[in-house]
Amino acid sequence: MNVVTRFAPSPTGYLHVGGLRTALYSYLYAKQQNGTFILRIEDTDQARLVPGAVDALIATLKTMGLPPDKGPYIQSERLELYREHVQRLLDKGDAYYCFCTKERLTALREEQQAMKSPMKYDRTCLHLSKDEIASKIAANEPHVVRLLVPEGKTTFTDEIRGEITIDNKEVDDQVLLKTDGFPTYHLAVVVDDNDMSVTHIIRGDEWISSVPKHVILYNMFGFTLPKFAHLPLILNPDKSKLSKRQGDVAVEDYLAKGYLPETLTNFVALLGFNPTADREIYSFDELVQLFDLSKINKSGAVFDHAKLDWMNGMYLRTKSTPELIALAKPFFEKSQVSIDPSFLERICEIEKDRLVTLQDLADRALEYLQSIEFDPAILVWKKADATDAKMHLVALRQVLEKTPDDMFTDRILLEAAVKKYIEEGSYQNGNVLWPLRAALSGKEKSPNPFELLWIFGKQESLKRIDHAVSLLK
RNA sequence: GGCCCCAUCGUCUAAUGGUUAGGACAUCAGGUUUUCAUCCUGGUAACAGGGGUUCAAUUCCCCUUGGGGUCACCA
Repeated sequence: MNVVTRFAPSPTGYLHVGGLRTALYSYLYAKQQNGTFILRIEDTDQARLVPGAVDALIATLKTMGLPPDKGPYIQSERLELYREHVQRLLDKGDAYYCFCTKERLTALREEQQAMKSPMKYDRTCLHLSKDEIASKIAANEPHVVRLLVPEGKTTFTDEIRGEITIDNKEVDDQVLLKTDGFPTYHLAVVVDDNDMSVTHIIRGDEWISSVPKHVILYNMFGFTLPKFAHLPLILNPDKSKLSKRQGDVAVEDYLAKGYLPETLTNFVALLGFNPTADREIYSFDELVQLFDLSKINKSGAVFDHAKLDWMNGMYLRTKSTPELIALAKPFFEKSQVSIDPSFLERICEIEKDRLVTLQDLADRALEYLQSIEFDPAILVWKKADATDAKMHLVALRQVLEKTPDDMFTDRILLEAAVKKYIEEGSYQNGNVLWPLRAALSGKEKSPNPFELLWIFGKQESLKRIDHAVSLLK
């Protein structure tokens, strides 16, 4: 059997991280089985069309490394197919016309709610005669087509959860074809998955309660039932379904903040399972190889930003300086400041271990470009005083002044020069290094002074030392 | 509320009918160090509760509790 999986989002304009994981698992499974991964756009809700959404989605899938093998299939372009299928149901008596107005349905629902009875359609229109139906249709009365749910129970097997049985009494006579002639999700998903020979439906847990409707339809049409795998939900820290209210949910948002695509796929892949006992970092190829539907957890997983940050830092550190600069380019373009390439290279080299996101790199670089203002108190080491700090800065200025320019291209030589000064004077490291570092960075916390000298070069370094000396008066 | 699903450190997870219940993030303490970051070492921290089954249950079964999902002419 040739495996076919699909990702079937509605075009909302962005890719939800839950959607990312669904797409990823579907993709991984298809690739592992030498199967096909399909993209299908479920745009049957005319009220919620978002212009440009499909292109944006495809672009994001591509940057995430999940390009579909086939598609996109667009449901709104396949209306005839759904209508034909509805007609088949109508002819067999498995579906029926319903002319009830929204007002009546709302009233019915309110009544049922008040009575605390289950909220279901009351089948009023099921009892219409053929003539009544014909005349209403002839009169152009708005109508929908509903599924006639048979009595009994529906049992299906979920690849992750095992066997699930639901009494058909719980299943509403679902609308299949809407007033506007568009299908609902439930009809379209069944018709399309069958039409596209989908073998494995991998999707979020929130769909599990509507599987009976789908199974009923598969049986009515005589279609072969695919395998279902309902993924546990991705959760907010408070354990509710991951939502926009509690932070970013769009993959595009994370990319825009400077998280790497490989971080995101790796991280999200591990929300629900882990192929081994003692590892967190997996390449994409490893994920393809190690993915296992049967190992997926049943319970929801909280999206932990702290761990995401850690993982992105790990991935960032595996990048070479040129790679990092190329990746961060869009973030520099946002700030519209031009930076000398070799200056940027040095910053990158030094800041690499301190980054959480690519945005951080752009932010740091900008800071290095800015002239600094700071409280002179930070120039003084905790075990020394201002006089001492000033003395060393003045002396270091002289040392550095005499240092040949080309020595500033070598961190080791720079360090040797400063260390020599310390040694010759028998000073404490802190007495010398602290003021120098603070003078160069203007901060209490920063990279070490040798790295800073290297980043800034001779001219800017001397300038910053002069400035610090002037502050100490 | 009806129905469905779920339950291992704070979080993501591993494993098992008999283990000191493992790893990672976070956190704490130390080391390296002028500070930060990196790096290294170590620590705190979990089988929701109650019944069974069994020589033995975290593991199998049941109940309770807790959490979540779903109940649209949205997907």
